[in-house]
Amino acid sequence: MTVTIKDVAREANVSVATVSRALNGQHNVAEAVRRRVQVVAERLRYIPHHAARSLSSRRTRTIGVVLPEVHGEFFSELMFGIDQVAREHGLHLLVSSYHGDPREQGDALRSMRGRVDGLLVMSPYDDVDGHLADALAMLPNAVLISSHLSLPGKCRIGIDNHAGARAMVAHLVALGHERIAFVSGPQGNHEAEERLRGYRDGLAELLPRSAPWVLQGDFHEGSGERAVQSLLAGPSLPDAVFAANDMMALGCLSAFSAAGLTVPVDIALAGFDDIPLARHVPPGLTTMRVDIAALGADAMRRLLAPVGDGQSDDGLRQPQLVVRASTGMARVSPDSS
Amino acid sequence: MTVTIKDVAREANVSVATVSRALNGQHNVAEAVRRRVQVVAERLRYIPHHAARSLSSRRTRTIGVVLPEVHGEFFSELMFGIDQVAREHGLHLLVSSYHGDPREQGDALRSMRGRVDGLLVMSPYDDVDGHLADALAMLPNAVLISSHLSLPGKCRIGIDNHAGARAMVAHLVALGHERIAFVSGPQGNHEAEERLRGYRDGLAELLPRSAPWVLQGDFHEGSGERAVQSLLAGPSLPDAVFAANDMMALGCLSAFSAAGLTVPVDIALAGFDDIPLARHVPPGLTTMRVDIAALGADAMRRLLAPVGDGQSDDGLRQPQLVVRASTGMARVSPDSS
DNA sequence: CTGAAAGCGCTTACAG
DNA sequence: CTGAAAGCGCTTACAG
Repeated sequence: MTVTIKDVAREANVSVATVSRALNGQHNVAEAVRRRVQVVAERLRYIPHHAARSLSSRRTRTIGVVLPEVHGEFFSELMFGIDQVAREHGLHLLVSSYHGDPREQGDALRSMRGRVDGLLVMSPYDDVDGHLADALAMLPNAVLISSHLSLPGKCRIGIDNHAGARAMVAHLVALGHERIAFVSGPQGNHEAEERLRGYRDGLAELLPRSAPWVLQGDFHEGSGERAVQSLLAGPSLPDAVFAANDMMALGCLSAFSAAGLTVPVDIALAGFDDIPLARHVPPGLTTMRVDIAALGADAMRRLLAPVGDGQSDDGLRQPQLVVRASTGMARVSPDSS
Repeated sequence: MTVTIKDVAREANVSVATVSRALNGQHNVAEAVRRRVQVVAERLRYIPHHAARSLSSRRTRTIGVVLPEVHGEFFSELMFGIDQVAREHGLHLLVSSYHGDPREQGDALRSMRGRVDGLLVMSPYDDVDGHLADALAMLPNAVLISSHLSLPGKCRIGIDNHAGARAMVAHLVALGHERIAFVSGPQGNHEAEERLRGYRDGLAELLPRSAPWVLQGDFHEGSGERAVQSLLAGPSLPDAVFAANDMMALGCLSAFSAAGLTVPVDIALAGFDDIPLARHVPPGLTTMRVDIAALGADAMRRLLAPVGDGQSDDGLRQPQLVVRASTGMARVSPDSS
């Protein structure tokens, strides 16, 4: 039914070895023969069978991408950056998400065996039972994104969440806010915990008299809405709400709006990540820019870089403060002499 | 280096055939033997080599997904729906985007040969040179999403964009708007053209004295912003802006806000798709709900359904009007006797 | 219930 | 420059 390399060889009066060499651009083929083979292959609409090729060549030209989930703008941006570099190199992407479940993550990783030449793994969760380390040990080269773990021989790439959260607190304090509530990310998520730690440290340093005010969230929009609803049900509102990511900040915004509160007039709001919508949603969300697409692209380039090329440089990327209208203007105008 | 089925066979004192059968859950294996094999496989951390398996079994347990792009909430939602069904069936996803370029689309499809058991192809663009039809002819079963083409033996699934756009015009007219501008999607995109046609037809029918007012867009946020900027530069504003998708509507919203105009007080705004953010962005975007995730999930289920099971039922899904605050209240209150 | 063997469709030393 | 042959790691009739 489907045409194989044998059919091409027969039609072109050469051996299958020659067909393989001709089509793969090897140099030890007479140009006339190569042309003939190409013409025949074209006419027969021959497409090499991938599994056969990768079984014998031990290469798949595919990179596996294992993510906590595929939902939302953050992952969309990350995939975008990864995809860019992949297509520059003619590589395919095998995508798998594990829904925050460590066991599923292990399965996802294991099932990549023999399917990929390399792996990009985003794993912000604690590797409590060592599933991740185990699975990774027997897989080809991998780059870890936003991971807690440092695995021997594996390169890691991430962002400085602690410094970022601290910088945002500093920004809010500089605007004169004193009661700053924080909507956290999910527990056990290393990025979420670093952001929380940055918030606490920033507060302790800059507003030592102000106690931390933390509302539990989970990085999804809905938890931002619920956090605001619980604030509205309380005795008083904070001056500012700092959400541990933009998705939750959007949820907060929506809940404020539903309650008739205007950001930033009635309350200031800040997020983290700078997803594309942060700039598009009125009034414009102040946030810490991570450049998610660049993070994905860099991870991919790292994976493709020759081994030994400064592999496990663990340098964290510094997020940048992006001030938009949602944090408003200074409440207490500073001495501007 | 890596452990293969031979190693397991040797350690377990059985043939490779028996290992294969034991691990694949075939019934013709003594339970004691199966257990022994499983224990050895576990101890050796054996993982079957995918390429080898799929070469001999002619199955890959992988579904190829070919999309115009991977960027943005629409695709994120679509992938989410597809991923759900894929994991229910233990299938992997090989994702490829072609950036709206028909030639790249052909390449993407071709390179799926021998890698996938089935294909989900979203192809809203015209297949001018037949690349799509060609490539699809030699591939395993496929489901086309939102495609113009009806290919023999291929199932198609899509939404009724014409009816949806018409319904939105009807909604805007019912609210008393008379000058309704439309921000279109990219040319050559079948979905965009159907929505435009729905707008024109709705207008011709319901507001016969009102000429169409079309601004060219491309389905991205930026083109929504630019459309509004060009409106602001013109002599007068419409009563309402209907963007051919939500992303552009968000761009419009942002541009209105930047210009100091409030939606819906100063101008009404509507989109199409109902991406998750449509409900979360203040003031809440009126839109046509497509249920994108369900579209992806259904396409996947269709692909997995037994052949002949009503395969090329071309029934279009009807989008639902979702009224939120962005279209505001009726300008001219109707006779409410 | 189990094993020996053929075969899946390629690539790649090895000869020539 | 070209071909015959081995081999990649599995699965699956075919015998027994």
